[in-house]
Amino acid sequence: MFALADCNNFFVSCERVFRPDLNGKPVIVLSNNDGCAVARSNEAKALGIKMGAPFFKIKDIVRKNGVTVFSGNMALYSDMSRRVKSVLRASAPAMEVYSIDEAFLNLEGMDIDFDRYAKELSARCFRWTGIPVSVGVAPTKTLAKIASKLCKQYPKLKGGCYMHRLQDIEKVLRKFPVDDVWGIGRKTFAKLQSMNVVTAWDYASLSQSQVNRLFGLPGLNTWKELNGIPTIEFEDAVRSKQSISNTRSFSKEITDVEALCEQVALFATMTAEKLRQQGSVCYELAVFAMTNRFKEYVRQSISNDIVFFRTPTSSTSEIVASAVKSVRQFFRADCAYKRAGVTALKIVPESSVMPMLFDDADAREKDKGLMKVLDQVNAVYGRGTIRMGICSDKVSSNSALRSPQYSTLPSDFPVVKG
DNA sequence: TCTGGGGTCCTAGGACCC
DNA sequence: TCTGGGGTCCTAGGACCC
Repeated sequence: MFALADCNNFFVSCERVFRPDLNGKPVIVLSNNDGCAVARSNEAKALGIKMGAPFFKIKDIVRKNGVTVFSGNMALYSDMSRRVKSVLRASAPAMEVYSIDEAFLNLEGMDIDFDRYAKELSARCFRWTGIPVSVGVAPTKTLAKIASKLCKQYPKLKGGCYMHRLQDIEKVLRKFPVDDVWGIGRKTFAKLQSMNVVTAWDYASLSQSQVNRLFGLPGLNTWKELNGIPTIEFEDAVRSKQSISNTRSFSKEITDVEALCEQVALFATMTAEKLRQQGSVCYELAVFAMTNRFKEYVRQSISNDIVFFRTPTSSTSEIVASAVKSVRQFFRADCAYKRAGVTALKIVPESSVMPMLFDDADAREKDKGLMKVLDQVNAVYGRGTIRMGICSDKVSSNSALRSPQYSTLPSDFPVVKG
């Protein structure tokens, strides 16, 4: 058996932990640069605010209904996620972190009342972290996902749903929209609609060969999982990232090459830090900057460059220098840049790297020591305390509606008055 | 005025080999 | 008129996820 624990309206729930006055009221959290609604309370969903809706398009609804709006506060959400995960980890033999607000649990070998287990786990998460969590238990990951969605739909399930008997699964799948199934996206759904496949049960009832022919291996895996055959691996260990990106939209378009370099240097810095965090180095760095794609009557441009390192690196100084060099090369004075970013590719473990014959090993060792100190200082005194001279101290993004870093920044800690 | 960010896997087709 | 057969590796683009 697998469990899927999924935090309800996660970013909104994080805000509500420190703002209980917002319970029962419409709340949304915006994406970077206050662009889109990426989390909505049930009340906000009921007002018709869609996932990913551009903020400027829903301002009327927001104003008329007194919706509380937050800029994204990833420091808070990451910390709350860590807390929920620690409760989950202690409640099962193995956990696979799937996203910031979801984790699978492997319940293999446990001989217990799973329905009670699911409900108790949900209650424990809420009691210990303040975050409402939906726990679905089923024989495959895909079915566990469906079970957890049922919890959100039916409050009487009290946050936990165990689904295993064939007749129960059939009953659920017959009512479950196929486009809500994990792995069925927009394109596949369009095809399915033309075939009159509407529910998860319809999909599970197609012939295996037809599914294989039309939807390939991913579609076949989903089909098997719906039919109770586990095909999606449970991954206990945390895998290193194969690519690491840092990209942002800017609050105002950038037309000055120095200003763009400062921003890209910051993205490069964040990328290098993430590489070192997972003990990796990269052979390639992709850098891009682009104009505002929504402005139809403006000159559009996407500038790209890829840098190759002969000896793979995670050094901030080396990665920043390369990224800035790329920007200076492709920068066009006749373009207004709205978005830019940096991606590390061809990532390998640092321990696997063979030294190059003509590489300056001494300089490399020295730089490694420098990075270690830099990481230690920034860990204690905050990101960006020590940084490259060219690197901006903050992203040029809108975030005026951001809540305090209640749980990670001492000066923002809530104060209990006696 | 205003439209997010960060990932993974699969597949078809090209390049290349003998 | 007519041009083999079998294999590997790499990559870009598509589809999907949260």
